[in-house]
Amino acid sequence: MESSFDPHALEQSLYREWEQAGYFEPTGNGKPYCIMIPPPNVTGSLHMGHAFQHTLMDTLIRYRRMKGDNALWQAGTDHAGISTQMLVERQLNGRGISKADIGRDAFVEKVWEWKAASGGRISEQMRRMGSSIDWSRERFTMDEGFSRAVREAFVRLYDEGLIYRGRRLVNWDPQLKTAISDLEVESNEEQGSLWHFRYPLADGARTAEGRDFIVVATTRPETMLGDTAVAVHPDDARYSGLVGKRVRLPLTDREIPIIADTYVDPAFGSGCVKITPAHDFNDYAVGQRHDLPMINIFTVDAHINDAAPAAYRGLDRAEARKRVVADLTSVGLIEKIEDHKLMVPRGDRSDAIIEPLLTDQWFVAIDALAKPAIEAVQRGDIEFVPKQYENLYFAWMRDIRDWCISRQQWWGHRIPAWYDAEGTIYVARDEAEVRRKYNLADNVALRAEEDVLETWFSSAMWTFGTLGWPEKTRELEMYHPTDVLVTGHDIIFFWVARMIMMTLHFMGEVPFRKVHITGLVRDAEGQKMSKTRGNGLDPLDVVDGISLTDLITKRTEGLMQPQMAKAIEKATRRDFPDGIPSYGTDALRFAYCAFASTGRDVRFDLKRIEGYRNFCNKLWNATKFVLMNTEGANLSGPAEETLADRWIGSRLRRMLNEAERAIESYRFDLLANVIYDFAWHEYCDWYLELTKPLLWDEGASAEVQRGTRRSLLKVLEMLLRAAHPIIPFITDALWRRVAPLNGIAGETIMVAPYPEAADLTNDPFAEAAIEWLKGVVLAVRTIRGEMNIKPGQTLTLLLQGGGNADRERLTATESLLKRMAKLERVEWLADGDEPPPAAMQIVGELKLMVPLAGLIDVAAERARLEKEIARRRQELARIESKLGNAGFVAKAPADVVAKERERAAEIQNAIDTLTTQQAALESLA
RNA sequence: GGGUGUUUAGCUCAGUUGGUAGAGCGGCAGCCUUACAAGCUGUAGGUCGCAGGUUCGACCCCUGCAACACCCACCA
Repeated sequence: MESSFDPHALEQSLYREWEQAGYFEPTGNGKPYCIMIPPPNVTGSLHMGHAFQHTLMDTLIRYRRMKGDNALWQAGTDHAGISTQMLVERQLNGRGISKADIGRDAFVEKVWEWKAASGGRISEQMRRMGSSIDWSRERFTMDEGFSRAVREAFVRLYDEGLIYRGRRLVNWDPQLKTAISDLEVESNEEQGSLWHFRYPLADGARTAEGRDFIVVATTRPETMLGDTAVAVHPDDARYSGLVGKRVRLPLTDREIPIIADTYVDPAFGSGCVKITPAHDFNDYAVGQRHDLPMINIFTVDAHINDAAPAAYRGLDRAEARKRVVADLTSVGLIEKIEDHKLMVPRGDRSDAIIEPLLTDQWFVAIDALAKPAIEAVQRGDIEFVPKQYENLYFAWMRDIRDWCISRQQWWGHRIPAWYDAEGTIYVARDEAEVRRKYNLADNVALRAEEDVLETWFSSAMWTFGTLGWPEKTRELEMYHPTDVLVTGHDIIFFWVARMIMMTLHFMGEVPFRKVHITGLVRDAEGQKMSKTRGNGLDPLDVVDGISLTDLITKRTEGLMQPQMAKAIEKATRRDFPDGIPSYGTDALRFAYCAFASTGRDVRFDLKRIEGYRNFCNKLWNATKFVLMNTEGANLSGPAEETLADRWIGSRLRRMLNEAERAIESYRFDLLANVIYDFAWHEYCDWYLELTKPLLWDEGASAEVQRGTRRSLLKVLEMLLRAAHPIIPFITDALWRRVAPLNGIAGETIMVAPYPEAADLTNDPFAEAAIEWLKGVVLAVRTIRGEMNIKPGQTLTLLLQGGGNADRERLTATESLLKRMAKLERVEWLADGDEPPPAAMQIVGELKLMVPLAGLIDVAAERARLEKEIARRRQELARIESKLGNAGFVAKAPADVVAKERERAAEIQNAIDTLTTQQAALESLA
């Protein structure tokens, strides 16, 4: 066996083997268990967040599979309408082709071509992470089967009156020229101005102060061209005389009314608000209340249209703003201009400023869907882990508004609607069905709807649409509802909530029983990883390693803001001066699990990956040790179990119980910790060391040696199985060597059963005895360490005091103890015996002494004792003050009080002993 | 303007019904001890954000405050 493990040598071949053997497919036996991967965008590549979540899902799936469940882990990709269209469009543009040139059908064909060529990348990356996905069931949201389900859902909702088409003010992206939903708008504070305009009063009206104009303030000067009223608060005495009067709207030849509406805050600005119902959501509501005309002044790409005065037509909104301000200035109608911070809405894909625009769109009437979705979580049919995310969900669901599902795009599920010459809407699965359903003659000309559905409409159907719905398939019956959804909190609204609504509506059951919300993966400084910041890490670069030069190139190429490249390069050189070494998939996966503590984001720290890589190496070497000591040995025949064997079995039993509790409660961090701690600090640090004396002792009985060898193998084999869900590669590679020696047959650990605590014996005696042994060994090591005694130097250990238990334990462990602490002699002094000058440690009631005999520096030992005494005095003082508190003695439970008294006595005893010892040393010096 | 989360060792984080504060990394000292220097041994380091309260007893429960992070929201 190689002296350290090389992940690359084993990972890819193992994965291929697993996949080819069909181990990822459900066995067909056992209780169904199902996880659906949140489908990543087909345009995407695997990022930290995916790798993190997939690791957790894979851990769950592998665990369930080993537990004997009929486990299905299904994956696929999302057609990601806007992103994909943008990507392919950019590629075409790069070749001098515009999508308008080639037309819709040819463009869509190009997207499919792109998908065939490049869409499988992320799936390959998922394989590298070891994800045991049933690839035979991989789905794409534009697949024919899934598309049929999407059309079916749309038609049913329409027929039930839950989808409608209407002219509404929607968030419009003028760059992409499509509507987007509320959620796709990101508002951020930006610096702007507040312009104060004078609007002249018509018909000789005057304000209370006698002025012939009123002042309105706006952050959007250009929209004044579409104003259809000025509003004041009904109780605002300053303007009460003006309500019902009119103003002459500057730059236009229109007069608009002054209206009263409680929407106006009299304390803000002048207390007068210009109302532009076609370009502002609040103004839209005001306009509806007052039956105002709505003048849309923008084209779909946010240029001024023909509804505005001729002078402004054709200008884009920024130019129009300048022109309006300039023109108002020249006629003296600017009161003032102030700096003003405002929230600017931008499209999450295009980053363009979003324009509220009146357009015809398709909507889902959401209330009827939202109510059962809220109730399902309230009832506990779906549980969020951590629980607090339920509040976030409820808050959003309670204020939810009708969902705009149409997009003016080419790539996506085409809305199954048709129009006749009069514009009447017909909805059905296809045109032939439309004619049947609505009794339309063949000669009635029908025009198909151009719009597509927003991507989240289809992904909301992911759990049931991929299992065959609307057919009642066997898979749907077996695996739905799925067991758990693992995802980030960033898509609770986009996806989780909508899945719950759609699934309840169409299936009458929840899509999943649990939602495990993970934190977001951030960089080591806690910053969000992003392309623009250039602080992202590719999980596969952590797996395979990457040179500094390649990492810089990767981070700086194709930047939206190329001027950032220098700063990114500098930071990269600072953070990764030597690039990133290769850590292997298992180390990364183990780290992800260890990072996954509840409800908090993850700071991705390479030092921790390194730690877990070292852990993998530790496992490797432990296995090497076990194999060296068992391969070729005669393992069959009568065997005897030692105390150490019993101890490690009992400890393993405890570990398995804790591991099970951890994974069942989605505490992957605790799972990783108990495995790490057991493997390293119990199995390697102590058990392997405890076996050495026996294995190397020529005089040890064959039965004892055989028992030890079997125990070494048995515990290691079970440990590997316990760890397999987290670190699948190394555990399988090692298991294949270890299992046969255990008499266990099998191709791979993947299909071996998960180890059961119940198969091991709880052994309190062995645990206590070995704990005692550890205490004594540690005490001797402390003396060695602090007295600077050479590690190789053998010592004499004198014992004094203690009880029957101590004597019993010494008898049980003496030979082990001698070997572990490098003792040539252990001698028990009678209570009255005067010990020679010695360094002392106290373990419980027991005095441990290493005679000085020229080895030990008396002054150093005195100083050490002083420290020991001081520490104990401090603790004693605390306990005594507690015991001196009448309230404590009277009110605390009797066992707590008794325990404190016991401890006080023990500490006092230790102090006495140490003080006596110190005095003895004093006299020596 | 509402809401949520976080605040524990130099750093990153655990701390499961209130009863002796833990780990990893890093630091320091010593070790090539026949699995492992990606290692071994020892060791230092914390008034648990601040101020109150409840309690015999608070990292833990309650109130207030502060800082940081995130989410939602129509203030022109």
